[in-house]
Amino acid sequence: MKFEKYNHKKQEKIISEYWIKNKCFKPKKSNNNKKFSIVIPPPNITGRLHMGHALNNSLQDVLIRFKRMKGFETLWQPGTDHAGIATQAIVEKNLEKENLNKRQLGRNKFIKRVWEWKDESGGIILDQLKKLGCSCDWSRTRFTMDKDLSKAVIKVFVDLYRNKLIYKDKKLVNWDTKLQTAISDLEVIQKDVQSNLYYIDYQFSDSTDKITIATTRPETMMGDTAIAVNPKDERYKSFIGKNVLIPIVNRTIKIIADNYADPKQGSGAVKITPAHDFNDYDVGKRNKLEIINILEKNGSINKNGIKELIGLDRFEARKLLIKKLKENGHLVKIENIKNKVPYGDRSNSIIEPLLTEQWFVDAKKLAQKPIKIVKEKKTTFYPETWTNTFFQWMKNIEPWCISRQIWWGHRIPAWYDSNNNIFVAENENAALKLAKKKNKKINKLNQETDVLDTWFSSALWPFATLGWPSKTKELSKFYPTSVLVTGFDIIFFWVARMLMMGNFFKNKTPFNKVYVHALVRDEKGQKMSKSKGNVIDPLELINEYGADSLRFTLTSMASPGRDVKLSKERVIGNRNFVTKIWSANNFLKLNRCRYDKKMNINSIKLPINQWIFNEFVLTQNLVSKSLEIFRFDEAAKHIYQFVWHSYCDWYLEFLKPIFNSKNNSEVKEARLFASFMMANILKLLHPFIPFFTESVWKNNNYKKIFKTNLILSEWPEYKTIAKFKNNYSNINNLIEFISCIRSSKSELKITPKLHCDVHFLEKSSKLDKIVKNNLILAKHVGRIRNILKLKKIDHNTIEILSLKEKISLSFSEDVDLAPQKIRISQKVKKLNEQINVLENKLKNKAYVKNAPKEIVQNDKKLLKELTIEDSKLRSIVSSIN
RNA sequence: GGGCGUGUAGUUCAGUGGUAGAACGCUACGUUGACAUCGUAGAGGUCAUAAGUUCAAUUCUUAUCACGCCCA
Repeated sequence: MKFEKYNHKKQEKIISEYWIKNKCFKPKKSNNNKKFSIVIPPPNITGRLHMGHALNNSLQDVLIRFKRMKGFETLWQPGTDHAGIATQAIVEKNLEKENLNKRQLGRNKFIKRVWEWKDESGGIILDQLKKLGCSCDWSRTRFTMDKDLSKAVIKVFVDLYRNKLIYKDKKLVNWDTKLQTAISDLEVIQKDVQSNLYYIDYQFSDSTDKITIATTRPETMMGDTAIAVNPKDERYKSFIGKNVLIPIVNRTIKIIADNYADPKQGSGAVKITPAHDFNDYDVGKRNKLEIINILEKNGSINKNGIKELIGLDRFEARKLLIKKLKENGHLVKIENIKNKVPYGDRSNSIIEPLLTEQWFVDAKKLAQKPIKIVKEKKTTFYPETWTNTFFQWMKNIEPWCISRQIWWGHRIPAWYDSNNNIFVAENENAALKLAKKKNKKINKLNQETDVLDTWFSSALWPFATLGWPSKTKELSKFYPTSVLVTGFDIIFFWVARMLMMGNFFKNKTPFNKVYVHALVRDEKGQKMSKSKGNVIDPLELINEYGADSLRFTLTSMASPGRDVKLSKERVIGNRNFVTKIWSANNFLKLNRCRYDKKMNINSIKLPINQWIFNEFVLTQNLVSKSLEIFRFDEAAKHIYQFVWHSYCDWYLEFLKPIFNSKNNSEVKEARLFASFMMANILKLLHPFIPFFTESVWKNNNYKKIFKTNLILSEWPEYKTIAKFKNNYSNINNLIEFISCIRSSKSELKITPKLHCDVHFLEKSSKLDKIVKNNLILAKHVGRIRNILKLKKIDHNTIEILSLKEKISLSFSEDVDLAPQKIRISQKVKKLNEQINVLENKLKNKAYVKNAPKEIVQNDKKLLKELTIEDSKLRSIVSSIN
């Protein structure tokens, strides 16, 4: 009989629709009042599913499905992020194709265009998550620019402002000249590059002496307002307080003493440009230096620069300036060095520190509670080591620049009167009220044009998506969320900020646990990137091998603290696993195994049924335990091991002789129980490979007895049964006995097909009993012809040890015993090495005295056993001639 | 420079103060009625190096080397 192959494409579609139609992803009230919730890390609306998403969401879905089956009222809250800069960039690009730009359109029309784009293609990634099998409550899908979420954002802003935790300030910020907006320090990437270090002479105004400084950014000379030397630097002591002339620029500045100048760096003298360097800015503040900004917002030189360079881009200006310095003999030398240069993570252009007015969050204050919470383990990181990373950042946190000079995003709820007085309020009317308190004549205000950093709204995700600031049922039920599953790359961007906002506004930590997973890399351990061309598209893999294969691969490789090195071969391997279960299920069908009436497990009699049940309970416990502590890899490993090796390799093989027997009650029990076990296998596997398992569940009509589909079925929590213990160990021994016969045959180069006679040589053989009690199993699976009552001595009979008992195997074909003799002799040699080690160990008085008694006892017992084994093997060797 | 992490079979990785494990790959044999997307058997390891603690170290400590990440 030939069976159809499992068609993942067809089944995934059917099952997907089935779940949605039956509203399986919605929270269902539990009788035990236990709740479990996760908020999805909202993917950007500009995003397309990549391997990182696939891993991240597979893990979440495993947890959600696991807890749902365990009877928790479960919510997986989905949604997307508006991704300010990224989305704006895409829409601007689209405008370019129409020869338009956003300024021509104006703010309102432009934003309308963004919404149009969002409605069209902003949901693609959610559809892709559905293909992966994610069981989010899609009816609750939220978007960070939704009206409700905007309400939350405004309330948060206003409240923080009133608490003086948000303020406006003129500060040096990271300025992206390409996007023409400020960005936060987290969005700046320090890149290693080769640079020129220019040594430049500055001449004293009152003498011919010179002082040499070194810089990688010579154009900033135009904004120099001092030269700093270290007060302890003997070389320069006499220069402090003197004036020098900036070459070419011809402006006079003072030499000042400041510890910032490092005598060991370069020449030991350093030029100070407070408007264009963060360190210099601090030096400037300390020494009350003038601040001269030389850059326009697009990175060109402004009117503070020298005439010839005004309007030129800073890099053009640099070239020209160097040329001039060279011509005038001010340039001492150029050194090629490696240094770090700041780049914008979105624009990939060089970031300039620029003095501007921006809005800031007092992150230092907001960080205090989260630090405490994590210290008190009210939020715990898995793996724990991320706690360190978290603290390190939180304790050295800088003010968070939240204003962006773009249009797409939450517009800052601040209004200005004509004198630039600020009124922060929920809306314009409220702001106007505030203004009128100050000055009755005011009747018009202008709203702040800046929008908020995207991460500002993401920080509210765990409570804003549940309805906050309204007091919703969901909020009281599912906040704090149970666990956050995320990649380590956004611990600072997102996790830390959610902890700040959640603890401030809800006075409760937003999640009890944070599971931090690693990156997905290619098989060589390289980061996947388009430019390297090593990107594996999850959707391609899903299409080719099925979502289940991909999910099982990703979860089984998610070891803590290690990157996932993904290769196609792995996915193929796990596709084979799915196929294996498929064909095992076909075997059940073929043998008319149907779970069509409820089992009373206590009453099962067949030793192999008792055995597989015990094995299952052990596996079920290990899988549950592993999932509770986020050991997805261990959980997957245990179930793989059980399904393939216990259930398929041994149990199904043992079933065959039973199905061929005429013992009706045994056949009946076997059929029922085999199918019952399959149902439980499907349950254990469901969180990992949901489509396949639900499809087989449906196909096997398990619904009839379990009264439910698989996704909402009960997680197996069986207990071991004491009276099965004996048969459990017997079958384990039987398995070892059969393996031993197989190995012996293989070593003797006897074809496995050939049956043999067995005789038990020990007087009161334990094995003898076990084999006789399970005779048809042993005979069929072990390929045994007869159990001989009498000892046989001929040249086709060999003696071996199985479970430390001497037995003999007799064949009907000629057997070459010589290799056997060599093999056993080698075994004896190894055995004696081991015996030696043990003997020496036990001779050591310190060991016997200090080691725990059980260990010493164990060693003594082992030594005894090995000695017996040794003598038995020796007698076998001597009998071969 | 500061911090964190990793180094175990050919590869990817589990693991443990007291006999070193899995998956994949590899080798040999095999198509017997679930499965060749398979079965059976097997080979393969100074647990990076060195010192220390200990009766005992792959495991704990320290140093070194190599690699990776984060922060300056």
